[in-house]
Amino acid sequence: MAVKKTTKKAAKKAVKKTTKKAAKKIIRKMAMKSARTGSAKKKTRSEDVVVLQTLRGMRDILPSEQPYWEQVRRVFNKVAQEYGFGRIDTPLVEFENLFVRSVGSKTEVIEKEMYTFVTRGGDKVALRPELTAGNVRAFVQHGMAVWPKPVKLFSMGPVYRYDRPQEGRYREHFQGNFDVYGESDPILDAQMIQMADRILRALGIKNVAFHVNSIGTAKTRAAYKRKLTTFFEKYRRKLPAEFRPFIKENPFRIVDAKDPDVAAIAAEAPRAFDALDDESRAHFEKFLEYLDELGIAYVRDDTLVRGLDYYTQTVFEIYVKDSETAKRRSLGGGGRYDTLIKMMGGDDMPAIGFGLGIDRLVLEMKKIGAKSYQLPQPRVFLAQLGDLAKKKSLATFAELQKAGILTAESFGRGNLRAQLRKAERAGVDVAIIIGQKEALDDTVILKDMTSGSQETVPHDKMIAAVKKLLKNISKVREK
RNA sequence: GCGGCCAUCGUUCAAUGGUAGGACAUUGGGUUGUGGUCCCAAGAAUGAGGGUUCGAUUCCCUCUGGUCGCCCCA
Repeated sequence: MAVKKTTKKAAKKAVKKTTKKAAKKIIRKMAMKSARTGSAKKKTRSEDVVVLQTLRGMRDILPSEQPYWEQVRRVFNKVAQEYGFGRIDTPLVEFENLFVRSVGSKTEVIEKEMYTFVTRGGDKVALRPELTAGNVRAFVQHGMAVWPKPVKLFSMGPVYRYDRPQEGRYREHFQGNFDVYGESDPILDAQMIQMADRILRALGIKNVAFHVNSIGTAKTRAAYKRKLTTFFEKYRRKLPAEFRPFIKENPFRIVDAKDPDVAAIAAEAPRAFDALDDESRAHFEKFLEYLDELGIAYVRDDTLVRGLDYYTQTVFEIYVKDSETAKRRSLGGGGRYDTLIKMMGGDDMPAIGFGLGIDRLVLEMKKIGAKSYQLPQPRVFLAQLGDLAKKKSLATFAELQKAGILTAESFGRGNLRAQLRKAERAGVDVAIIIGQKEALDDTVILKDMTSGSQETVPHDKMIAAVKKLLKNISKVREK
């Protein structure tokens, strides 16, 4: 019976559906056409109603997650200080050109992922997709070339990339970035790794792998690029269509392709290391020696080229392996960019830097249950009852603060029961209660929340009494 | 940018082609000014828009968002 009904219904539906669907499709097409040809502005969600939702790939970082962020910020600041970095903040918005010229016009980041717009004044600008370009701009603009070398800059803030979000990948994410200008010695390269290692250790993140490679000087890189282009030209017809434009424009992207067919071809391609000149090779080997000396494990990764064009010589990427899925996720990376500053119109100035993705650090910390920075919790609750007491409560609260006693309260509530319930939930050790009587007598009640006992003390002895009581409770707890 | 999966109170988990239910959380209360446990009560959700249907949260489509894989990266 039921079967019969369903089939009948389904059949009926199917007929109706197809016709309706087809009709609808046509209507939609017409609507699209008119929208395209007509002068009417494209309708967007935000014009219709207030959409109470974050934009795709953007998110709120709520109080509960903040302790992790605070922990990361503290570690970054500490390490920056230890290694002599000065903080720099640059604007989120820069001329689009700055990024196109520094990062490279044929890179994924610039081609597909940049937030660009024209200002009211007609400037073509972009939200920064990374931090180094702005730092380099600032370096040149403020004549830092004449500052004592090396110039070490630390920056931290949001960057924007319009790609498709998933876990640990957002359109707005936060990076911490360290850049050093004016030193070409490979020991700096190793020091960058050391700093990254220090940060990750301080955050409790394990299963980290440092992948390192050298892509040579701009000159050898250009030569290597030509070699690769020549090589891949031979396989043009065997390569999937989407890779073909890269042959001329950016053959490095074919080298690190994960597509097995492409990887098979790429395996035969000229090696980056073989293409290096003597100087680059010496630099890289020295760098590795320093890493050995530091005792930091690394993986030499021939396929590592980095997605940004400005890199020269040393490049590295920091991966973390997920203990459950065995999937690896990039936490950050960096490398030398010895020619970028000159290329951007500044002095000939070697530089090196690296960045870490804070969102991913936090994600990792949460996954492994790393401890986060805990904000100090109040141990005292101030409760009030009656008009007069309520009036005195604000001043009393300020007194406690001034004495360094972190205090919770719930002044908006009138009834004592509710306030003490709140105090209990806040996990405080002491409640201070001021009622009508106490307010008149100028006294307060101190209640030991752990034992339930309480005493009345004169208001001017309150601070001392609270401190003593807290001390006693701590003592008892230790035993 | 491509493909797959998913979408129910603040959170989490149910259920159904016919009034969407619990738990946790929240708020109020359990007689005058005393917390924890407990009891009572209240508010609170089918992401949006269309379609099929007498009736859709359930079936279909589009959009939005999330998520996974690819791409790329942090």
